[in-house]
Amino acid sequence: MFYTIGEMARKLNVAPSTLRYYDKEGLLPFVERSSGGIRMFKDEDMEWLRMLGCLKKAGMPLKEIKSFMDWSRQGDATIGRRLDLLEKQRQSVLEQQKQLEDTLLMLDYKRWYYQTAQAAGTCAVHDTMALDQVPERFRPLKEEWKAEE
Amino acid sequence: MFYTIGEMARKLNVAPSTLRYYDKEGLLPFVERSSGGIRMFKDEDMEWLRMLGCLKKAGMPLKEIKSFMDWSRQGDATIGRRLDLLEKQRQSVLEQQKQLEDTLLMLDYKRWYYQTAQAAGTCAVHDTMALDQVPERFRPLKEEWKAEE
DNA sequence: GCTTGACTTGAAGTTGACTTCAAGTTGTAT
DNA sequence: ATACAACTTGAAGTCAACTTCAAGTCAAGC
Repeated sequence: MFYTIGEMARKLNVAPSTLRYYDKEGLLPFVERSSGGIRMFKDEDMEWLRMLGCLKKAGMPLKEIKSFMDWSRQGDATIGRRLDLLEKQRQSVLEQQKQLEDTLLMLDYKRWYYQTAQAAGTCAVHDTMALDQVPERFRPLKEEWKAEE
Repeated sequence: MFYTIGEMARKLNVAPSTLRYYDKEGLLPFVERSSGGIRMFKDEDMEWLRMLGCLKKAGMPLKEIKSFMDWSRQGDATIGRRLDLLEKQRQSVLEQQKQLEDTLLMLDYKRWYYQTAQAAGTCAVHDTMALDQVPERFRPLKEEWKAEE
């Protein structure tokens, strides 16, 4: 079963021009062509594209993804390098998760801040608020901020 | 206590030019100037900058951060809009967390794939491998892929 | 055979987020 | 008073990741 670039793009929820761009950059060495030069995507190409999407969403630059693709074509001798890249990216994902945790706490604090301000009708309530009126989970946050100043 | 742009940049681990760029874009409406025109950052500016950094790392575009800054200057009437933006960003963070979870599972699967390939000396081991040889946690992943094809 | 929509390419344009540069100013230390 | 590092600005340059455009080709239906 074959798909044109338009069909594949619809499946993946990206623009066809994006897939052409990836192809030009050497990220899709696996796509075959019809005798007339039209790209023919196969079902098994999906796994590569899925991985590509995953790595991209995890913030890996296209250049590094290309390295991975290049190494894959070069065969078993490059397995070690591929593993290294995956390991590096795993580390990056763990760091991003930690970062998002921090951001979520900050957002929740700010949401609490504005919810109470909204209830009071003004942000000024926070000027006169004692620390023990701040929900416990947000207190470490404020302490941390003080330490950095 | 005041800080120059260079001192503040060092504290935040960014280039001074970045802070100037943010200022030009209207993201730092709170910075004061000396009589000679030099930016003077205050300790309390840190909280804004910290929030800015957090929102940026959570993928919020500078334009939206600017909206938030604009609304903050406009006073209590905009509390609702600020809450909406925070809520939206919270949602975005939750989605990103889910995305990173998926990516991590994929990375772990691929790492397992290449680790076993490395042990065998070739990727070909996976051609002859039965599904029950794949660690349990990765099986849903392979099933999911089949469904999408 | 012809139309039509989807494909092809290379080149140029866009966007977001900075960075670099040139020319000039500020402020601290001697 | 002068030197000098660090600041100021506007303008231009850079980079990644696309998108758009123009001119042409392919292939499925009538």
